[in-house]
Amino acid sequence: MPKSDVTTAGRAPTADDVARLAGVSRSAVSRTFTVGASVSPATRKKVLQAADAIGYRVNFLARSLSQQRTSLVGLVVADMDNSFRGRLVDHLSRSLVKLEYRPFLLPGTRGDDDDVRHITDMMLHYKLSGAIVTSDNAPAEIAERCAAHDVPLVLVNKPEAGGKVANVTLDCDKAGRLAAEALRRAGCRTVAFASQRRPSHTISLRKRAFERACRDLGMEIVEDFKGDAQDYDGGVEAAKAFAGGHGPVDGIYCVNDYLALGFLDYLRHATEISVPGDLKLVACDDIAEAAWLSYDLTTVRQDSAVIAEAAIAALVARIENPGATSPPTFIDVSLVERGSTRSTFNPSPR
Amino acid sequence: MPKSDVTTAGRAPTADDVARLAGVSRSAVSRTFTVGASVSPATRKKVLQAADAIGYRVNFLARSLSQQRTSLVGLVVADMDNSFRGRLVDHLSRSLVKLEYRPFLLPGTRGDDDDVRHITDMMLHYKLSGAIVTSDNAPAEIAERCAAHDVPLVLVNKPEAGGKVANVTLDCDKAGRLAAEALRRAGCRTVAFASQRRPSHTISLRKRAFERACRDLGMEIVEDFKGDAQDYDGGVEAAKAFAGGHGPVDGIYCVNDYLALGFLDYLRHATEISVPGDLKLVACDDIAEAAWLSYDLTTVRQDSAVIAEAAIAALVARIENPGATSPPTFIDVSLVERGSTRSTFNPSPR
DNA sequence: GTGAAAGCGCTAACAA
DNA sequence: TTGTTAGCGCTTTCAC
Repeated sequence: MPKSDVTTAGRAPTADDVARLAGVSRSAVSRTFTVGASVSPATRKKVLQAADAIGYRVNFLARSLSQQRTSLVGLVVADMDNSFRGRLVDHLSRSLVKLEYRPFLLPGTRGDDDDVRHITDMMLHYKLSGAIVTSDNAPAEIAERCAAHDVPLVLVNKPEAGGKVANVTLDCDKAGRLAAEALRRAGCRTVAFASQRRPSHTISLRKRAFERACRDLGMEIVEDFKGDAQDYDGGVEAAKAFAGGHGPVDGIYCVNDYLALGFLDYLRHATEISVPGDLKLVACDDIAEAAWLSYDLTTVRQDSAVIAEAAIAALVARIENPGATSPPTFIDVSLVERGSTRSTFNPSPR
Repeated sequence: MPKSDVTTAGRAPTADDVARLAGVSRSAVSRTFTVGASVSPATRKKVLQAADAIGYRVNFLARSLSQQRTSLVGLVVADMDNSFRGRLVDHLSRSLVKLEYRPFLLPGTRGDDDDVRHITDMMLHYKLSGAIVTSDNAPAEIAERCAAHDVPLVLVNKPEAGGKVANVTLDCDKAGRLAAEALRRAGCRTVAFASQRRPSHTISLRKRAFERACRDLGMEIVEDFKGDAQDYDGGVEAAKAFAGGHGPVDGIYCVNDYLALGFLDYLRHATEISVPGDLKLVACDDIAEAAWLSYDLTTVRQDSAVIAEAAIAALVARIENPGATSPPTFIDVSLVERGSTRSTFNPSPR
């Protein structure tokens, strides 16, 4: 028996097909699939049955064109193999979907001008509703161009750009204070900082907050050991510099976990310096690896789920109220105390 | 001085605005921005100038609607904090962009039926050109539904689905052989396998290949130690089972690096069993952590850049030639020999 | 509540 | 090479 006299051979079924099969008008079909539109239960039922029969799905591209707005949200992201960023993108994309937004990936590649141009061009070509920048080392020009074209933008952990775009960053001050307090509690008197060589606004904020807290607690802060980048290899490099010669440092704050893990590994495998025996160490982020048995790293935790929620809230606010200038959102942090700041009786067990 | 008599107050400039400003027809504008269309240099120049003056960008949504095809490619992905997957998504998205495709994120959440339905619905709603599934534990129904709706699909490292969709998987046989050979070279005679409890086609393929290679090399394979999932915690669990009691095993093949790292850590921190002293260990993937000083893990490397290229090649082939049934692509693997299979004179140094 | 008709921004077939 | 015209699939006034 023929299922219907409406055939959609080849092409995907359209609202027209549904309308014909259901014996109603195109508008009735449209209204059935529009939340809050007024359709009689009878019409609605006919439409839904017909739609189901031929497998109709609203064409969101056409809808966007007609409504003059998309639900596409750009995710500007680089270094996705960084597990912290991976988790953040995971949360962002899932939360966006929950709000009926669609995550549109805008991979940052080299970070140069062409790249920025390409990313912002895509935002305009696809009429994105907004975008979220997830890497602190993304070029600042993105913010300017988005502001110039009225594309709502949120920067995560990249607080330098002015009030033209929204900002979501962790509470640097509290992070620095928690780190300093943890070191102080572990008995430290003379502490240091470890980060990357390339200057970054984020890093200097974190450092300054730490320094302030150290002073308040009566600790002396002596040096900034640096690696090339703020990753594992950078940590190894920073540890080399540390081992190469330093004053009587007994505590260190690493700008992030990856760097801390490299730092820890170098000390353990290439020097006699013991953590926490000779040196207490605290980092920032709390990636999964920090809790691994070999590391057991004390760290200031920033919850990527919370960050994601805040970033999306800020973005939605900007989308719904384009004029408003939003104040920066600060994400609360907490200390996760583990072995690397443990007090110890024999200073160098190994 | 007035820049032009064409105003685009509020709304984004359209081809019509450009046409009016340049004094040509809409088609001329369209052709100027269409590769391979015929426009005279003079017209082209006028159009480009006008477009530049008002900041025109082609509306890709409208173009897609008109051309009846999008350049959107879905990336079905879960567990992005897994650094191997992160790197893969990174490569995929960048390579797609290079080919003028746009990565559209389809986050897999819970993996249930609703999820599958939602993901495949989005493919249809947005008329995606195709999609790539990057997680081996994605539900198989995705493949069926895509096949039913003629959405070109490529599965990465998930070889179970039949010929309806394209497959890109690492060369399991070679991986198993390389692992077995490495263990044999390191002096092993009695070996084991470590994986997760939940059955998976991928895992049984890897295991079977390993078993075959072991037999060929005259090694006995005795057991399969299992954790809950194939991640760090699963490795810890598997190592517990291993330490809890086993025959004279002197070599083990872990289904992936994360599991191996957990396995290694548990042995090191909770037992007297030394790697590589008492037990040689080889894994699969070669994530960044495998090279870290604390692990120095021998592993079978699968290059995510190569996988990404192959997946995209397979997808493009399917997009351009929808009828054809593509044979599975096997990705070559190589052994990265590090400390966990090192021969050692004193079997239990620590 | 319902249908007719106009329009979202673009491309493409056609005629000039 | 150019401009005219007719869609692409949908939403949304506007009468009824």
